[in-house]
Amino acid sequence: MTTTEKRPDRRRERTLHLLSEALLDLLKEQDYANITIQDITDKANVSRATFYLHFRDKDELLFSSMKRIYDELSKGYPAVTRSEFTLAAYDVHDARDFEHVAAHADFYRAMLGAHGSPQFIRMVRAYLENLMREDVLKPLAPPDAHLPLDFIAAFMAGAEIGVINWWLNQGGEHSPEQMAQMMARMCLGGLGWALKLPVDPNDIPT
Amino acid sequence: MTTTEKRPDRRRERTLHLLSEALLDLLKEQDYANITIQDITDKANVSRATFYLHFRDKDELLFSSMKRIYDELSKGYPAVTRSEFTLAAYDVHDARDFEHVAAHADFYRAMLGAHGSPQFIRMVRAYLENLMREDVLKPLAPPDAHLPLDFIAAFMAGAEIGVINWWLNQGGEHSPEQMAQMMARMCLGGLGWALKLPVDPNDIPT
Amino acid sequence: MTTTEKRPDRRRERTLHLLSEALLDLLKEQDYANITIQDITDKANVSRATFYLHFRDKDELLFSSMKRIYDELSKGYPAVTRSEFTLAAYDVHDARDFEHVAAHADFYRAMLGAHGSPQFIRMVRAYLENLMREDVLKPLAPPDAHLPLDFIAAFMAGAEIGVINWWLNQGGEHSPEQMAQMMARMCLGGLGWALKLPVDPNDIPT
Amino acid sequence: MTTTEKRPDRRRERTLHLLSEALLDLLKEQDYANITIQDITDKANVSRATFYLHFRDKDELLFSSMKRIYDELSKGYPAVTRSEFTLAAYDVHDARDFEHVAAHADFYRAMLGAHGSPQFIRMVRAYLENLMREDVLKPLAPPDAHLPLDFIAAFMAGAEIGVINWWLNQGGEHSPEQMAQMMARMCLGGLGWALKLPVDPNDIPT
DNA sequence: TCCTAAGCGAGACGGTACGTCTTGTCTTCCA
DNA sequence: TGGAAGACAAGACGTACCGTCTCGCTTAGGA
Repeated sequence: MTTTEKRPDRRRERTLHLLSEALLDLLKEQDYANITIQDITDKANVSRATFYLHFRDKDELLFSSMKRIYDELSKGYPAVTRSEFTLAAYDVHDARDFEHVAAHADFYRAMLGAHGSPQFIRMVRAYLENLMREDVLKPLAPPDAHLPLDFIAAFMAGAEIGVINWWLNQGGEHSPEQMAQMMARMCLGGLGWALKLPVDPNDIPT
Repeated sequence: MTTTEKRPDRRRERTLHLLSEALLDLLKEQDYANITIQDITDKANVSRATFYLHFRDKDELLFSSMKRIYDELSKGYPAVTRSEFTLAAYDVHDARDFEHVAAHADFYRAMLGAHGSPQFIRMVRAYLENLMREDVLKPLAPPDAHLPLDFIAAFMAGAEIGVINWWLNQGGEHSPEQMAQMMARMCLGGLGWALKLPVDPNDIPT
Repeated sequence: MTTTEKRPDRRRERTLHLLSEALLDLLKEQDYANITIQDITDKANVSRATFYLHFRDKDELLFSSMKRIYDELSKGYPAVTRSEFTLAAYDVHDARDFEHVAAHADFYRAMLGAHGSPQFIRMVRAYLENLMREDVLKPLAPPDAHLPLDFIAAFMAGAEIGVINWWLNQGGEHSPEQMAQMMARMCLGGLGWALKLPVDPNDIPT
Repeated sequence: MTTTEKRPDRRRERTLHLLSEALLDLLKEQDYANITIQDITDKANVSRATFYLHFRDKDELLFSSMKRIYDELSKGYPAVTRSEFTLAAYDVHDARDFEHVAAHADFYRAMLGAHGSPQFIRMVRAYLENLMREDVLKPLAPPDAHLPLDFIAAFMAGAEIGVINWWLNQGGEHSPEQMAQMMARMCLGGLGWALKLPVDPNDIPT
């Protein structure tokens, strides 16, 4: 077993990385829609032709750039069990998401805003729906849930995006943990009912 | 004193109307982002220069086109009172929204999709948030609500958009009424708690 | 009868003229093949897009630029008759061509040289062949000429181009008149024989 | 002292040959100007980098490819003497050129056509002029020729190119021998006069 | 037989020009 | 005066070649 399975071509990796960084950098300063490919390649010190060597368009670079972040983010979500369905558990899970958003606030503000990318919104939505469906709903749901799991996932993903949007365009008075808690409390009732979960009465806060 | 204070100039009105119609027509066929101003003026049998005589850009025409629709939609929402906060009432309100979406399914699919308009999404979001805040939350909320009304509005608006999105890209198995009911059931618990509403125990469906 | 048959659109004419001039100017400085469309539009103070509004490519501009010059040049060739076929007459005709070339020496040197345009050479060749065939050979030739008229035209056009080429890349020791005379003397014999013309014995110089 | 001064490296020779062949092959199908270096290396099954290892550009490959052909062609022209200046002798010489062109008709059509190479035309012209000057004019010309030898060479070379051009773009009704004869008859008079040659009266055909 | 320098394949890269597409502004003329 | 027609500047787009380069593999020919 040799270590030389593939040669990764350092130059290529370097270029991809430079482009990725350039895009993310630019997003801190301006809206996604207004960024030209020339802007990106200028910032990355790369020829425009080189860009097209690796990506079909801006979106493809964006998605490629996001992929690793998301892989890393979603990795490490421990599965939940029905018995664990408590506010406390929910809080922990969701706080991770909000922390991620907070860490890339400029980026998300640019992408979700009025000059952002509908493609990106779609992607985030799909990501969140999938996460919810696979990691939360499927493990928890009884066979005879009150609502279609896809519906619930869409509801939750939408709500989360809505809430993130609000959070980003607001002073930043709330911590990720607070946001997660607020989310959890808004969801708990509906989720519990839809999935026929035995909601701990103590869990309903006063 | 003559009656001719303004002359409305029929030609002008006619042109505006033609452009409006052309855009809405085109949206049934293709994504918003891919529609050019030339497309619109071609369809409207109008010179491109004329377009710029009336609108700064595509978005301005879009918003102008949407305005009347939304005015008509939002008009007629009767206010709600705390005592009325029941699933039944909720269902009725929301069903109107879903019916509206169903009536313009092509349009919404185009606008909210991967090649839609972020501006439009933002507008819809703002519209829904405002509706929720002004017509539902403010009348219902006690002074010491558990959560900020803006947060709740963002949550609800986001969830609704998420759900609409799912609904549009899915066979259409559910009627507007069903959608409204499903929404209501997902929201009821959280909303009741947040606003400290005396949720009728009979209202919690089994 | 009104004067307003068409409106020529002064702007358009002006732009075409600017582009034409720019190209001819640039040809004095550099080879045709090395001139980019950007070079032309820069020199003409015109947007590159405007260029493509009027011409498909560089060649089309070139030909359009040349057309008027050639129209003017070929106009005014009086027809020749068999009885007039003398060196003197030939000299006069051809001297006009050489004068034209001398007047645009830079241009022709650039176009016919190693970095010139094969398309252009072809055009000049076709022009000369046509001129020879229509204005000289057809009027003069008997029905039973010794050689195909097209062959003779090709021979003459080629010889003229060859001679011009030599002339342009040589000190310029010869006047247009001298060139025309030298050409005439090289051609007279063959032409006379091919067309069965009664060559005046006095016309054969010593 | 060994005989191994250089090692020829068969691989190198093979590559050069492949490239040469590829170019000539391609020229049978399309115009020179439209052939890219990638086309050539693809056809030769050679990497593009390898091309640049051996040639600066397309023209260099072309000229290198042509060289052997021309060496072989020009070799074997026996010198002519004044007494030999007859149509018969002329015919023989020139027929060789026309046969060569006929053997490579596709090639010459591509190179001399509207999308050919001006460089190549220049080369052919220079080749023909030189041939004429050195092998025909210098041996034959008296010290007091009526016209400059360079002029005559340019005239003859141009005429030949013109005639070849016509021949290539015409049905191919004439054999190389016929072409040579027609050329000879067009040239004989002028050449004889210019060089003060005693043209055999019997030689003037009827 | 080994070894070593070359030829070579693969392909990333910078660079330049291309021709196309929109956008928004403008001018001219017509109804 | 509103609109039609369309020229124009501006500038991004995606494509096509070019010539250079780096990295390894392979292979011929000298040791």
